[in-house]
Amino acid sequence: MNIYVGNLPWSVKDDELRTLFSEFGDVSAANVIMDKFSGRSRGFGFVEMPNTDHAETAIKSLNDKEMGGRSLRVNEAKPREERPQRSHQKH
DNA sequence: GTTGAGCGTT
Repeated sequence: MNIYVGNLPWSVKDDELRTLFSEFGDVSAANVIMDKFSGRSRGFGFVEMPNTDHAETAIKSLNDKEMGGRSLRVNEAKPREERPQRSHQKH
């Protein structure tokens, strides 16, 4: 299950997200989206959990949770398959 | 030494 996590502090890392969600279940992947141009954290990320039940539990538990003085925004993420995935673009 | 609404790179 893909989970969208927003309103994160700039100090958050991928490993921190994984640790946060791993408390409620198994985390197969955790990614904090960072700006490709500056390399800084965008303040939001994505967490993938194989167990939907644990995922929803983590969402309901971590959603609106205070972190670094801010409330986290946690919800089911939209599929990334919407974008045209290209194997390797020829020059 | 920065910023603040949001859905991403395989």
